[in-house]
Amino acid sequence: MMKAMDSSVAVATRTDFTKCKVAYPLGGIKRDAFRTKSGKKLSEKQWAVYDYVRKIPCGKVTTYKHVCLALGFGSPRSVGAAMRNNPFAPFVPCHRVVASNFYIGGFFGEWGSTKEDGSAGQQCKRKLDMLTQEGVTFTNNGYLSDPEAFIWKE
DNA sequence: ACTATGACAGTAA
DNA sequence: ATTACTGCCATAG
Repeated sequence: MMKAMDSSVAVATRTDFTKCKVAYPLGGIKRDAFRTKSGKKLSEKQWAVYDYVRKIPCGKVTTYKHVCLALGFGSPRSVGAAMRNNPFAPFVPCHRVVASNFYIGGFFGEWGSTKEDGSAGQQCKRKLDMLTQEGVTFTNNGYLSDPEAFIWKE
């Protein structure tokens, strides 16, 4: 068990995204400079979520539920809220987080919709494309095709 | 300080 | 498998 609350340090030693150009504050005072969409400072809990999600490797996905359990606080719903406010998308790979029942989940504020005609849920379609590009496949129903293979296991 | 609102999840029908 | 309803907890207003 690690003490997840102390998000000011941590994580950051992973190398998964070292080649990304986007600046992501790994900790300390620099994080105070970032604001949420509504102009508020990002909370420690939000940072904790971003730090965790950032570790999900390409080709794998996890669930909202798993994130809050791993962090040791919050709820799946609050995790979703953090994602929604994610100012680092798509650097923080929020597209690699799906619902607990392996449903595609949401993206950029839109939930679900697997309509193939694209009548709704354009953002989710995009999420689907990104994951497909990473090798993660879904059924035409909108559910993860092979959870055993694609769910990220630490 | 308080109420409303979600990128969820568990349960029941 | 899908819908409906309820608990959840962190933000937004």
